[in-house]
Amino acid sequence: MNKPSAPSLPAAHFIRAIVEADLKEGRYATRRWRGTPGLGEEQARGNLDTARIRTRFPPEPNGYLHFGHAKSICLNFGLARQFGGRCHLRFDDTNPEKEETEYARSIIDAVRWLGFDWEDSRENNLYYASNYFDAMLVCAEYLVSAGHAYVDSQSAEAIRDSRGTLVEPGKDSPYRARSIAENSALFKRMQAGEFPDGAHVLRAKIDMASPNINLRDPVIYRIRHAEHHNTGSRFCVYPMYTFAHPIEDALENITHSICTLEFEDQRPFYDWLLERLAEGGLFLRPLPRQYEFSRLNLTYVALSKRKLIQLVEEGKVTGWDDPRMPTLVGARRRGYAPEGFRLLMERIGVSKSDSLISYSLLEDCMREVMNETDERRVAVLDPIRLVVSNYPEGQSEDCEAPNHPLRPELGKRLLPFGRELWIEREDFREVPDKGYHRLCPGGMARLRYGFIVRCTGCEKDAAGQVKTVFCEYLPETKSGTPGADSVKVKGNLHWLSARHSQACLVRLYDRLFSVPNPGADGHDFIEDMNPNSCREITAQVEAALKDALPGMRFQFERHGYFAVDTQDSSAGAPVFNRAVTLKDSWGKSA
RNA sequence: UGGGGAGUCGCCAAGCUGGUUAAGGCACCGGAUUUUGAUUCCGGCAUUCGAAGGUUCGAAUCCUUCUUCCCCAGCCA
Repeated sequence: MNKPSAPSLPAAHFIRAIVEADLKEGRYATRRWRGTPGLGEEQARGNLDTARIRTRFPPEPNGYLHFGHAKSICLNFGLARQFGGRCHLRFDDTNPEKEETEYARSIIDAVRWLGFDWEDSRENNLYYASNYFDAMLVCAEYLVSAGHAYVDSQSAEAIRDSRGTLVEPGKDSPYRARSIAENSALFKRMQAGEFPDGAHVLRAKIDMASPNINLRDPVIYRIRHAEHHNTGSRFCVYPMYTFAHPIEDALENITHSICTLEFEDQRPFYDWLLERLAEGGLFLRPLPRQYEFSRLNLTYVALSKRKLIQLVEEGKVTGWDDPRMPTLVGARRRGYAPEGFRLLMERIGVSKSDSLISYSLLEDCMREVMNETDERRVAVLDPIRLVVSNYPEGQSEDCEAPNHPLRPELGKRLLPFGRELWIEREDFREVPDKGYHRLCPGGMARLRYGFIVRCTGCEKDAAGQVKTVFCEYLPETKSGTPGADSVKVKGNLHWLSARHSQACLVRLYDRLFSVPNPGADGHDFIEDMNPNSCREITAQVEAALKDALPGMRFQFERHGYFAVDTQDSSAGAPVFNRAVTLKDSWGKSA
């Protein structure tokens, strides 16, 4: 009945098209690779590169990865996987003042969690840009020696002032005409630590009148007397991103350097630099090429680093791994599945147009993979009593429930039935709406895996709240027996034996923000936070769930997917996080 | 007002070397199955491609003009 869904082909997108075309014309077929990053002549001594393409995911280790990074990870590692290439994990740690090793560890975890790796029997493609500082200096010195770079001794302010504006050209620095010998000597002295921070910078000599501001003699090296987490105090000059990144790519034999749209204006410099260095014999052709795609934006989510930091620092969430955070550590703790992220990224595609993806698409992808994988369990989140008045007191019997209706091989478990049960408050209405087919006085419904019951009434407390619902069961209708279908009902309710169930803490998460575009048109995004993004309740769950281990996830039938919290659970007392609800076409709006 | 990008169904997104009934997914709407109002299944869903002109037998695809949105003036990445 359930036909296996046709294996979906990877959707076409412009980057895949570029890779396919490059492969077809053999653009990268002659590249040599000695097994580790290095300058051109070192690579030349290596064998033909067995990786048909090389991509890279190059985070700066100064924060936690979020959903946006997941798109880049899936793209880069996915491309390598699809086309028989390799994807490098590279920490872009060129700024000594910002990076921390704790973040690097977390990034490694996140990428692995998403299902990707950078090691095989031959290579371990985990790199640190800071290990390339020597090579970068070689490149910089070549630029100086070739007259393509000069030492500027203006202040930062003066450099800014002479850069011009969007509509006016910049002015040449008074130091722009320094001789090669003087530049060379000064750059050496910069490296030797003879000058304080900010005294000089090294700039590429391109064109102060370029309409592309990035080409107006960009700063490529600055003096920074700071301790670097990897190189310590060995260096006091550090390369800027714009200079370092193309070199990192070239050293690693990257073929396709994929980044987000805001780097488009940087591409001319990327090419300018690598061309110069290739002319100087530092790198071999073919050179890596940069391509840009649009970053991920999601409704009801804030993804900017600034905003995420604010949420954490102001205590609006419990931390970076708060299950409501759009970080990968948060997603993992919440119970989101890595396969769901991969599915999402495949579905949204890759393009250059600014997009805003509905959060519900992400939720849908999560549901889709969890439906396949997660075992079913019963939990009554808002319990009221159901008394089966014609069932003998003190008696109980087992009902068989499959662990997964689509996967019988996952087996069954036994659910005890008895006279006193828990059911959901919302599964009983004294006065039913039209179309309601759960319990109401005189109405019948099935207690899933058990019996059909006829509701006989209810009892309320002083406040008018229903406390107990009464019913009579139809003994011949037990699930799995010949009489099971003797009575037809539409309602199908989950329930738990009051004597056997287990109380436990459940956190019902909802979106962190209550509007699609938090902080739109300038107002404080904090004002848009959803006050009900986390509701803690005490639910009744089936006894076996008591021993669920941190990280395990289940579908609570008719409710959604819940994961055992990795921080707040203890042995015998799991805390469940709701990752996502089941779709519900009755009552609720999506 | 300089430069670089992008505007195809509610949300994504193919197609853009001119000729297809304008892919596909999600959402949505029907209908069938269903002991999760879930899943699955089947069917429907852009005479129209930001706008206006033009070229052509024929244009989302070529040309012109206009328009909207995004990015760039860190010794951040």
